[in-house]
Amino acid sequence: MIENRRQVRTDGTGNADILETAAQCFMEQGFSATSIDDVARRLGATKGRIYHYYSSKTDLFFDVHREGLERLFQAVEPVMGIEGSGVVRLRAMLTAHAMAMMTNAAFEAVVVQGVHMHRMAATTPDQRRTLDDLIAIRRRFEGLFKQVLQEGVDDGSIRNIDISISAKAMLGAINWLSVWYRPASDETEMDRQMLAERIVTTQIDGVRS
Amino acid sequence: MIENRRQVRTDGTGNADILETAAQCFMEQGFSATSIDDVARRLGATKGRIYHYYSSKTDLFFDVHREGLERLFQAVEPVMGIEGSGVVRLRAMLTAHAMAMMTNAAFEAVVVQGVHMHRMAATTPDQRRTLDDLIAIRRRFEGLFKQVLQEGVDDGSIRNIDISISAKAMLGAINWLSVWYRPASDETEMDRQMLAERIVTTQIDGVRS
DNA sequence: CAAGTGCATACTACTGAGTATGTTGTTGAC
DNA sequence: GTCAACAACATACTCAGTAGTATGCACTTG
Repeated sequence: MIENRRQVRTDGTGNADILETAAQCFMEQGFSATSIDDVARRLGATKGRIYHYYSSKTDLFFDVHREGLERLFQAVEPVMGIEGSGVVRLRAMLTAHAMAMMTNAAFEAVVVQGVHMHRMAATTPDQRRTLDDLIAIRRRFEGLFKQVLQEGVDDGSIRNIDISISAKAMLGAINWLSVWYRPASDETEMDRQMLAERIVTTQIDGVRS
Repeated sequence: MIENRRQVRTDGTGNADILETAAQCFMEQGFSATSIDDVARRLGATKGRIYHYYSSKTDLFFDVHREGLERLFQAVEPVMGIEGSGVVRLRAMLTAHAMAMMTNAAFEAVVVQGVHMHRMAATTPDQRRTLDDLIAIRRRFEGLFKQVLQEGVDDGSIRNIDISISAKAMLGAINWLSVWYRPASDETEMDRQMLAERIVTTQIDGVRS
């Protein structure tokens, strides 16, 4: 477990705000186009505050990335163990994933950006390790879906397909939400739920027996 | 028709090289993280050459973007008019799209990046118009799929689904290729064809009657 | 041979990451 | 109750990188 946060505030008003604001900026402008001053300005603060908690812009990005991944796990893992055949559980997982993508749009946009950084020139060895760590976590996340896909094939509820490719395609359809989805101002939880169901239904019907 | 290229070389050795190299750089590092000097260095040249043809980095990016879109149209439009029901034509279009995403990985990665630039602070009014133009072209491209989806619903070969959402999900599954697909060194056209077929089959089975 | 093309070279002006240092509260030891 | 240490920032720098420009120079073309 590598720790890039210098400190974690106990009152939850410092670090969490930085993380949230950074996620917003990274979502809107991307990693490179976002300056630390941008984040600070939006926080109503200065660089000093950010560099007090994070030793570099990259570390800040990685921490947002990690938070985004954690939220995905928290959304998907609980529904993984529900009753039902493989296809039933897969549907619940995909729906939870889609909901998480919309609810935590900023953080998950950073996760998506992170995918492109695999080959990034992470300067320090520490950052390299952190990045590899994040990649491993994302692999584990993808693995959850592959596992349930396989269980579905085994119990006959899912067609005999190439699991690796199907997983990438299905997750792609959902992750693509971070590209085009922007919350409407008057949008309710129900609206998001409807949208998630529709996307997932199409994907599930594509693999169901 | 707004023209951002100052000149187009007739021998096809100047501009095309710049475009290709720029696409590579933009794919690997993204727009902001790519410097004009990066592109020039990779070309074995200097900034002078690039600024001779393009008046700004943004204009260069837009031209790569436009080329990427044109290649998508050239891949998809021809197969749109083949014989067959809606679902048959849709499958052919999606497959052509997937193949184009892999064959022109660099250019299409730029197209995907361009999606995020909708809200970009395009400085000059000229650039604003060019960007709006590109957005319109992309809308038209998405429209092709929606149209055939609708025709499929009408002729009964496709289930009665929400066309707009299904189109986004299906195209998302395919566009996601630009995130994870990297050509293997010993990869053949057949390998790509197989991959495309598998992704598309899952998507088609999700909407077929 | 004059005008323009196709670049390279050599600048400028600015942004932006990271640092060094100051300043104000807070906390715990005695 | 006080004082030293430290947390939580703000301020004021440095310096490398980078977009864009100005200019020079060989080579081609009408």
